[in-house]
Amino acid sequence: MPEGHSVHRIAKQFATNFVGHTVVAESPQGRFVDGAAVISGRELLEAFAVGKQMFLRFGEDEWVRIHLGIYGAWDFSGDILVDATIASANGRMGQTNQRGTVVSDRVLDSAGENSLTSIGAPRNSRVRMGEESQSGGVHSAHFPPEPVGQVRLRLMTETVCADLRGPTACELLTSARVHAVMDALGPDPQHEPGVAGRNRFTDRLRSKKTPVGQLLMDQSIVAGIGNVYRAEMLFRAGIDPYRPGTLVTVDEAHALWKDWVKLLAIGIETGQMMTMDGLRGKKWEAAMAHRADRHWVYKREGLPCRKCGTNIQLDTMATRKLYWCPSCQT
DNA sequence: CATCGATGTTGAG
DNA sequence: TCAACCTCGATGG
Repeated sequence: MPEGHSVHRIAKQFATNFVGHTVVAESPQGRFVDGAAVISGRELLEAFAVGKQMFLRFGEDEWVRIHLGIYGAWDFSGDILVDATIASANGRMGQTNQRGTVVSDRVLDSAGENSLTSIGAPRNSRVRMGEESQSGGVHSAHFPPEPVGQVRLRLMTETVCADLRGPTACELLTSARVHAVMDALGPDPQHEPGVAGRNRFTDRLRSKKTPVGQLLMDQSIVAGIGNVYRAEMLFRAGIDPYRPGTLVTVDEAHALWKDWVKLLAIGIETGQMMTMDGLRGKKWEAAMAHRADRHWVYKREGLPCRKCGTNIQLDTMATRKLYWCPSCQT
């Protein structure tokens, strides 16, 4: 479901609401009972994301690694404090919602009208409400709420509850194994800022004959890019997705990295994969409100290219859908 | 209301 | 190469 920006946003929510607090952990579903028992009652010391993975540190050797996969999600409920850096997009920073309001990361990443300020504003259609709140309004009867569905992991402080469902990975790891996982990942600009990440990306990308369209999706080349950002970045760069990595120039690789730095930052701040960031005024508003207006090529197969009018092409590349413009991308 | 497909990865064959 | 994971918004009847 998420690309890197979503996971960074979730990690920030944990940093704001859980780090420094004693956390009660449970596995209502039963598939993470042992892991939950180890961390329950301990203080969360650190929360951060690398690419699409989130790491929660409860001790020197007690970490939880979470990967949401294609349909995993976190639901937050209770007195959620919105991280200032991800609430800044519309100027209502640090707003606290009402106890009992349930907010999903799917909601946090959805259409424009559902940005982070929608927390505590249940009239926004996609704020997911707990069953108890169907009586209407933001005050719900119970905290924490009854777990809904298959909740793999529930983390709670005195005031905030986070439910994890449908993850690809949720496991307890030693420090050594955490570092092994992180070492296998390519650079993430948010985790490894500066030219070190750029150079590591450039070296890895240009060392492989694999089509660059596949390489951008390869988490060992660069961490956090998924199918949407892949397609959009290659269009923005004017690069044919089928071109071998070895034939991408150093300048092109540097430009791709620079673009990823920019798009990731926008994604983290706004919660949306806005890849037409040059827009101003009404066009920006329209793009923020409607996904169809937000991308150059993604999910636009058969439609005229926004730059040249050529029909956007849809192929399958390594099992994933690849959208691109055969005229603009060479 | 049933069905489909998805911003992803792993592991079996 | 492809099924499994096992959720939920979008879509169509």
